[in-house]
Amino acid sequence: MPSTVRVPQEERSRAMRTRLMAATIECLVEVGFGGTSTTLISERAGVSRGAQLHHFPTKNDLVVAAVSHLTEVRGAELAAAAAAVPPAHRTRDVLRMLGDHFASPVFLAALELWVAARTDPALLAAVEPLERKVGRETHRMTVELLGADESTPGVRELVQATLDLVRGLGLAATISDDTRRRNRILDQWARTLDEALS
Amino acid sequence: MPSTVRVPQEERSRAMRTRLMAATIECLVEVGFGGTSTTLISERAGVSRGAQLHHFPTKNDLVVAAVSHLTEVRGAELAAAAAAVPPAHRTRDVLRMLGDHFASPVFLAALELWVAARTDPALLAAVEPLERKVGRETHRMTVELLGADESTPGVRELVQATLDLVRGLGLAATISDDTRRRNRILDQWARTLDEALS
DNA sequence: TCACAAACCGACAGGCTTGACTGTTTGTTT
DNA sequence: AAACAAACAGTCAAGCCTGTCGGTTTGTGA
Repeated sequence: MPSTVRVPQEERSRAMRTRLMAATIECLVEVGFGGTSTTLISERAGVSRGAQLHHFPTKNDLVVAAVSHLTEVRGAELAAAAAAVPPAHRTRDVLRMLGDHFASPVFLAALELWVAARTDPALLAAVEPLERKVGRETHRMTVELLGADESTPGVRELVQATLDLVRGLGLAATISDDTRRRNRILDQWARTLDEALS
Repeated sequence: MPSTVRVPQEERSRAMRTRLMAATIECLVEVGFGGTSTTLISERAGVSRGAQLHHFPTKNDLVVAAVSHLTEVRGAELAAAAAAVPPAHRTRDVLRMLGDHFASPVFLAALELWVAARTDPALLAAVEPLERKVGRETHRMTVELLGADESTPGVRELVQATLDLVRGLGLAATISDDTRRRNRILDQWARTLDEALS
């Protein structure tokens, strides 16, 4: 009487790994990199410590895997947000969308990893190339949404500046979340950007 | 034969505290908040563990003191850098000065505290008001250096955007220090800002 | 069906960190 | 000079974190 449901090993394994990576990111958001211990992760994921160590022998293995998982999530969320922007690609809407993304939980998790990576070579090696990739994609997406012409001198730099601006706003939002202030700044920058791009 | 130099208690105490706070900031820069242990700080400061615990009973006491110490250092460095900017207050020079500050060691230390404070209420309580104060001063200084007229609508927001931009650039510099990229972006921003402010 | 391998489990040891505690030196006050 | 208080020194215990290890269960291939 095999009333027990048979689940293939591969699928079980994949589900387990995903749960652990997701829990890792949740921990990063809620207790920061410093507070993210392996025991906390396993508790949060509902995974025994043994199973955890089976899939990710060291903490570094887990964190590195979480980095790449987070990269995928960030990419997906950005693409989804971009698709939700009205097709008339109004500058203001695009900037607000970017501003929202750079104040979201996924950004917070990325920020924790970013700062931790500065003084952790192994982590840096995992973070740097992926961050570069996300950066490029975000840039390309922004250019497209704004309908900017990168062959015009200075336009490329203005788009880069826009992305660094929202990064800075996101950082500021971590200690004092002032949404109104952020939107005022972004709206003004939208006006200035529109003038500069035309 | 009192050949030994007599040093007042108060001065000794002050020197000790300063050395500990300075060492704390150095540790933040070099090994990050996570790697900054009390033992490491006392070793680096050349202070015995007993003396350390005498002046700062808990780690939190020490870190909070270091926050306020760092705030003073940041203010002083900014003021000095501002004074070094040519009096013709050219926008480009001002922006480069800001960009340099937001890529300096003191910024890195502040960044570590900033991110740590997000998930540490006690630390946040110490960081938030001081950061607010530094932010206001920096804003005021920038307005003055740029010769901007804040009574004109939008100007205040553009100055804020400029400061958030350099913050974002500083954050980006922590994992991939690309000075040329930063300067290109800042130079373009200077041109755009000049147009918008006139 | 049987043997094997992968997945899973919980206990344990080693290392590190923090702060409490006792004792010693040095400056101050009367 | 003597008594007192502050500064300074080093040791110790408790707690947490990481990764190792032997043992168990579950799926897979012969």
